[in-house]
Amino acid sequence: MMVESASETIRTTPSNQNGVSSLSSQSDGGGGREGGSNGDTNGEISPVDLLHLQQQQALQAARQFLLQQASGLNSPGGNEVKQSPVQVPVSMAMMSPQMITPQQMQQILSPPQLQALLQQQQALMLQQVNTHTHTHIHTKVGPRPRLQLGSKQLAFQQQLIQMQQLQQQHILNLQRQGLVPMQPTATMQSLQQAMCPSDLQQLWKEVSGVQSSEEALKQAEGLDLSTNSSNSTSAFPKAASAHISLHSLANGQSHTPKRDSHEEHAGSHPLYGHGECKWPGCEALCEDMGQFIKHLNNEHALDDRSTAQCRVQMQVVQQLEIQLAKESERLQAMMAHLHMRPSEPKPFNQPLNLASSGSLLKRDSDAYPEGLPHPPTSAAAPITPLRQGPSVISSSSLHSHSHSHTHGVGPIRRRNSDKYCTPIASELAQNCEFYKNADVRPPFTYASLIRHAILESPDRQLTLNEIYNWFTRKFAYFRRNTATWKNAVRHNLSLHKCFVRVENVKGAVWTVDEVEYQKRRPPKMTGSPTLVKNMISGLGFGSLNASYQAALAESSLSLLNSPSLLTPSAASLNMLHVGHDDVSSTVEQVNSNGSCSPTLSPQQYSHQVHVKEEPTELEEDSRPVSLLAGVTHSLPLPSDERDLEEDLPTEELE
DNA sequence: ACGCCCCTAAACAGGC
DNA sequence: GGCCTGTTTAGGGGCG
Repeated sequence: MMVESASETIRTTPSNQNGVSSLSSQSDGGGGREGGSNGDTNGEISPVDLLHLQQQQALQAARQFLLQQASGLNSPGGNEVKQSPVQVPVSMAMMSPQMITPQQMQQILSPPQLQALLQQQQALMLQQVNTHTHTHIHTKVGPRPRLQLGSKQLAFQQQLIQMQQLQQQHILNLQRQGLVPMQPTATMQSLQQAMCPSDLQQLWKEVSGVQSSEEALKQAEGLDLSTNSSNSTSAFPKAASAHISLHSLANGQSHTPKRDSHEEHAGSHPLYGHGECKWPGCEALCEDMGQFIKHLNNEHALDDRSTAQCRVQMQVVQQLEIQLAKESERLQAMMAHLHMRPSEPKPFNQPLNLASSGSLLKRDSDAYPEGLPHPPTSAAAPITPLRQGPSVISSSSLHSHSHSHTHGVGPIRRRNSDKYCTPIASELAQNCEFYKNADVRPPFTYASLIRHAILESPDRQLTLNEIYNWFTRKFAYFRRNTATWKNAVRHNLSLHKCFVRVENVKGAVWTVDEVEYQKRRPPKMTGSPTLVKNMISGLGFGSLNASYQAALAESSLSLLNSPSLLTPSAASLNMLHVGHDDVSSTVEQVNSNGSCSPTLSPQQYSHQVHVKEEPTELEEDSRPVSLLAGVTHSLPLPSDERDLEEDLPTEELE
């Protein structure tokens, strides 16, 4: 890609207003250049990268922190549990006030560790600005001999701060784009996201590994969450999802109990599995239950250490619950924002897909046959890139990444639209808001978008400028790189026979010759594999999504992985639509429904100039209605569309 | 390998 | 001359 891009870039010398934009917009121009992507979209690093970075850094920080503490525990001499409190200074400093108080820390040995970890990060987010903090921290909390780590910590803190700043920027960008409707909490959460249960697990493990003293080991490793029972699985599933079901959380129940009971039922001890002791930090091998019990009584008797470890575990659970609650809240907000029903978490299931995009694809396509309007929510699940075709919003900002694709990167994906033309209507209807706010490249070809714009207009005719306005109005994505996409629009208008230029009083207007449009290619849209593929690739998000998904999943959705979440219901709904992709029909519908275009009466307008297309349209209108109707109605955005034309001039355009 | 699509970039021309 | 609108050409990638 790089090579190509290079050449491309060279040749492209946008005289446009925004050289950058041009680059960014497409793969080719900007192609390889990150610059391009940054330029507009989000500027800087791709969300995915950011997330990864974040996570990694957070993890690192956490590790260091734990290690530090661990070492502290050990060094002091075996059992000095009390020390822990002291050791948390750094974290403390960074922690928000409400967090753990020094006294608490003293009481509880390990909990502080965990909290410190989590909070440290949170605090960082909030206080990134204060580079000084750490200094305070040291002095403030200080009794502990963390001098040894001093420099290291500082370094890592700075790193964290940097990373957080980046993250915040990113978040801001997302918010701007409407991707992250979430409020302020987002930031905080993001940090938390960085630390998913699995991470914690790892942390513990690592720490334990490092620690020389047995105690340390036990302590660290623990968190039953870390149970390695299923290492292969990705992080989330295991730790969090496995034991903590969202449901339980929702209900306020603590997951732990459940799990225990479950295991017991199995006939084994909750702390015993796979031949080893699952006590946090302890991996002692026990041939059988008897031996285990013995071990349990000997090694994990009621003493300070065990008590402390137990507290740590409690903290872990608490943290997870808190995080879960936050994530749930966020999910609700996201769904609400995307017009989904709050109660249905399903869409997100996909997140899991990260791993297997292929499966996703299938799923999506099946679930939502092409143009079906399905919730942009899916977007929520950036995960579902594939299906995305149209409906998914997914990676809004991501598109920036799209550059990775070849030239066309993200552009609207070609065929989808055509083949699925209809999909456009429904898709747009459904995700209107999404596209308006998210900087996501719509998965449709310029031709299909233009056509849609024209058909959507009251008179089914638009001037070039009106078309431009429609684009900018409807898609945040087209608020940049104006030179590029406008050129493309003009190019399409001229090139395709389906677009007819009509001289009007106003000047020239463009209309659609539906017959010609239909001629272009046989509409067979059902979601054939290839189509799906195209969509994906075409979206340009393909890659993006994948990564983005992954990132997202890792960061925030980790908890959602729980199987329970995966519900096919959404899919089923969409299924209904399958088959109807009818291209034009959708459009019509949309219009009639007013979901997108308030134009209630398409007929009203008189085709003054030309009257070619009518026939097809009628058909279209009539049939799909049933299916779409339901969907469309649900969509909330009827009004905006309306105003668009006149309301929005070119303001948005540069 | 070919042809078709789609996309982007650009050069040009005409009109205001 | 600058901008907008249209037209056309060129080249690249994806896909069947």
